[in-house]
Amino acid sequence: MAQRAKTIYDVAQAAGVSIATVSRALCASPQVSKKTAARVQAVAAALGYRPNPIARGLGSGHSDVIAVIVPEITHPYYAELYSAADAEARRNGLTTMLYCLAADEVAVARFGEHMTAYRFMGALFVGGVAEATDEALAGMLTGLAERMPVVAICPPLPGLQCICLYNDLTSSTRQAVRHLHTLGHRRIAFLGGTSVVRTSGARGMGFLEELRTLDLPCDDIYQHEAGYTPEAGQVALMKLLSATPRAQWPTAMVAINDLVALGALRQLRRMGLRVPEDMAVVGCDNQFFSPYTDPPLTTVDLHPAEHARSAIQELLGARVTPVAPFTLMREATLIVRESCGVQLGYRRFA
Amino acid sequence: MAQRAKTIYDVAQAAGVSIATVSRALCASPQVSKKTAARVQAVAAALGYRPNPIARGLGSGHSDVIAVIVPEITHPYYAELYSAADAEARRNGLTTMLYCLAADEVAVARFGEHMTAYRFMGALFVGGVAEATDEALAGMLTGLAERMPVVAICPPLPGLQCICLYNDLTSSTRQAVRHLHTLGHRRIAFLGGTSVVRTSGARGMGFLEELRTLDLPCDDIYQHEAGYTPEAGQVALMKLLSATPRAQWPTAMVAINDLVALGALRQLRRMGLRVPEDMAVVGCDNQFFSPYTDPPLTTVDLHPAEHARSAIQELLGARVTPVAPFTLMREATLIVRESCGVQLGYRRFA
DNA sequence: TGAGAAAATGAAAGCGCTTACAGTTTTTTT
DNA sequence: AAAAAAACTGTAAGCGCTTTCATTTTCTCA
Repeated sequence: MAQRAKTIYDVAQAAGVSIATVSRALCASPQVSKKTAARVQAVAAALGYRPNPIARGLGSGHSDVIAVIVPEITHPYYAELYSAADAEARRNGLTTMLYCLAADEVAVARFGEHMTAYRFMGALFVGGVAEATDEALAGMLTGLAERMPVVAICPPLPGLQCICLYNDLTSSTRQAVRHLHTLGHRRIAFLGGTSVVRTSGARGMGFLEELRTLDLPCDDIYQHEAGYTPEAGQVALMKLLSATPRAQWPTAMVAINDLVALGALRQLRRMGLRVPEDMAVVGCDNQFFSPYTDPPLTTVDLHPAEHARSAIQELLGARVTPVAPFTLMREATLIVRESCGVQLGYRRFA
Repeated sequence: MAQRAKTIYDVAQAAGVSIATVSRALCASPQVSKKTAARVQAVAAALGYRPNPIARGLGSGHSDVIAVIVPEITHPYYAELYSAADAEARRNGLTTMLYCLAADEVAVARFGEHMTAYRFMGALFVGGVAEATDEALAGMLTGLAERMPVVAICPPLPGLQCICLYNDLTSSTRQAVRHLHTLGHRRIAFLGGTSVVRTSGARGMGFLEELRTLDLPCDDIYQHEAGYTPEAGQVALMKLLSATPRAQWPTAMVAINDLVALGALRQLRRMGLRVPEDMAVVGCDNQFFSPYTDPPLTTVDLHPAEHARSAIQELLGARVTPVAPFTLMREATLIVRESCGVQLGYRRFA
């Protein structure tokens, strides 16, 4: 069995000073002479002493860990975001702790306990998918923000009192629709997520708005269903096409995310339809597999990693001066690939 | 500002008992009378008291958190594994803490600190991709195992002193090759990961072995390269085909994982080759996107979620009786989809 | 060179909890 | 009903560190 880990007492004894001095020496406190500091550090190193961050937090009341809260980590978007946040935190000497709250209430309760116990130096909340009501969410975040600096990467919530980084999701689908319109499409469908009417269904809203702006038909030709998975995409597409007389089929569709688009692509293939010739498809999120679908998927990049980095930087800044809440919108970028074809003289690659 | 969180002292005072009694009441200790226990619990609930797990760990010397160590979370395989482990842990009243160690040494160092500080009740180590040498890995794990129960989900390492759950990766590629052979393929290529020779390159080994067993040609026709990404797959395939005279092209290929297979599928399409008619493709890992590639990818399922659940259960068991190290191999399952075609009278779906 | 200021150090009180150990009630036994 | 046993509760010592405050040492300048 490995022997008990060295404590500050071991170092103090070995160096012939008090534990207070050791503590100061190791925290680069200005209250200790250069000479002793150096000696203590040497002794600590020699002993292989590693300060215990838990005890440190208990004692000082604050730690260097940032809580990162996402709905679930199996979703590539959140994984990418978390990973970027963790990397940026590490680059700045901080640690990250992951919480996946979509799982169930137990997970949420657990986070509640940790929230007060772990003395987080800040929290990064990542939302986006509609979980809980907007009000409940805003309330929870505001509560969190009373205890520590908080940055939220999610659509701005009314009454939200913390830094909020977001993408105009309305604009992301709007861009997609506009692009399709430019290419000559007039009947465009929407595939995805819960109700289009809710505030959080921004992607659906943007879709509708742009349809109206461009004076395109916006009957029930678009199919809305719950879920953000390939399965959902597949089912939705099937329903959409079987419910519509062939003559009125859309010539293009915008999916709420790349996962749904992936399912749709598959189903289109099953039904013998060609993409983009028979149906143009645009996704959203620019996930790792999007360049490799067949054909490669036109999509919208929300730059999650950049959001993550900004968030960590803000939290870092909040350590010195309290953060004044603000809202920053990052422009989404349309990534044109082959799934939506091109306007004139389009020819499939190879 | 939210007021200070309630402590055990607040509860003690409100209930008119000592903090020791509160502690016992809240830990369902048999040393407290039913009556006081109930009263204390009521008071605690009324006050909205939440025990501080950190302090609890400091005091008792152990916590209910399991450290889960993976190389990186953006890889869908690890995300799925972690997610399953977390869910199972939660179902059993435990918490999970994620460490991604492939990032850099800072991350490793951080884990080292936490390892002694957080009083983990156990650790779940997930390896698989070759990082560090086998010896270093075995050493680290054995060290870990001296401090807490450890379950490793990775190929069995020589000298490893902990529970080890794994898949016979040799067999996974072997199954793939055998299947392709059954379908009539004779020239089969391998696309993937670092050197085939290393122990950890089990997938490559299995591939080679089966080739020999079946008396199939195993020249340098298989291309080995570093990396497990779609990009790598794309590049590898390109190299493979351009380096080989068309007459000797393989008719089938086994990719080291689904990501690589995804890249290969794309490149095949680019080159105008049909799958599976011109080239059968088999992947490995059965990831979420595999049923949605075009054509759907034949692959091998390693049942990561089941591994994760077993691991948590073992750790749970280790809490009562120390775990005797053992090794458990879980059979990988070949998932046949359309990317490898069928033997006779094959016709593409729809 | 000595008084006062500045710098360095140490003692000790937390941080919020668990857990021997000791002390106090009950309960059981005879 | 008194003594012994059992059940409960409280006291206090940690767990490993930070930090305030008091104390000691060193430095500064007359």
